[in-house]
Amino acid sequence: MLDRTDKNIIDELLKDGRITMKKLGERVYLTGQAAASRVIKLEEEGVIEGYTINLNQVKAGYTIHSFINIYTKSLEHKPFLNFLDQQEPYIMNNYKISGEGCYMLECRFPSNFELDMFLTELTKHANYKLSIVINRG
Amino acid sequence: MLDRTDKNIIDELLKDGRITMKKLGERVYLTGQAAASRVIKLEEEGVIEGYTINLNQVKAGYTIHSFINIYTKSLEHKPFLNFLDQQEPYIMNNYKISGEGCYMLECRFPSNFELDMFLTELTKHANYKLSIVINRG
DNA sequence: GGTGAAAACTAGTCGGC
DNA sequence: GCCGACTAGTTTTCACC
Repeated sequence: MLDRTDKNIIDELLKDGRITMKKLGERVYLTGQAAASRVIKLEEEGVIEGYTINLNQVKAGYTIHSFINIYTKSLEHKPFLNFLDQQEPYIMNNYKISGEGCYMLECRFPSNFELDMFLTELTKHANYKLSIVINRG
Repeated sequence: MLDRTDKNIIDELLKDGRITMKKLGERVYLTGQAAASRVIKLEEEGVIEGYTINLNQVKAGYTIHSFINIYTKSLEHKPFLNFLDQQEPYIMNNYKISGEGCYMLECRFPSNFELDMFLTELTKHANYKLSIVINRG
């Protein structure tokens, strides 16, 4: 299991995923090597799934950031999931959920045009509820 | 504005936020120094807001990953937002939205107990629709 | 806005504890 | 599971184009 130090490492990496192992070590009172070997362990265990950036979608040219609750029409989900695979750059995350629908998408679109195209295709597979992000809360 | 190379850099960093500037340069046909200076520019412009890890919430001890659509009861949102500030580690993201409610929370909880506590308090400020993540879609 | 070369720093590997 | 020391590799800075 994860001890206190592992949790501190995770918190530091959440705040700065590009921190050097040396500095990370200082923050959690270890040497760089010890910190690095714990990070490798966390990666191998799958606790850390990868490293990425926090992107400002609007400044990156994706004007529309939205969440879409999906209510699939058919019991066969594969055509829907295949459709999503084709929409690669627009789909930031897709979660299978229990609650409001069966899937929840986090999407980004350069403009209403691409959103419209996407929704038109989506309607063939599922009903949906669309929530457009205005700002951080 | 962002040119083709900037967009490639962003895509590479989204896939691997810890890639070395040297490798990043190779991927986008630049030297490490040129890649690094473009990255610094993107950071300064606010396109890249920061670096972080993709955390497996369940393996990190947060069993419950959920999205909550918020329908505030009062026109005065500050008490609600103050309440959220107190719930720090549980709130991963909060977006002001147009669509299903006025806010959309992404939350994580160690167990149903903490979720229950949270919802009990939340009810004082807002109605909600809860969607619990089962898996990636 | 880009390069090449040198200096400063970091990561990875090792034996030892 | 962690440390100190070594080596290889990377980042940073600079003059130059």
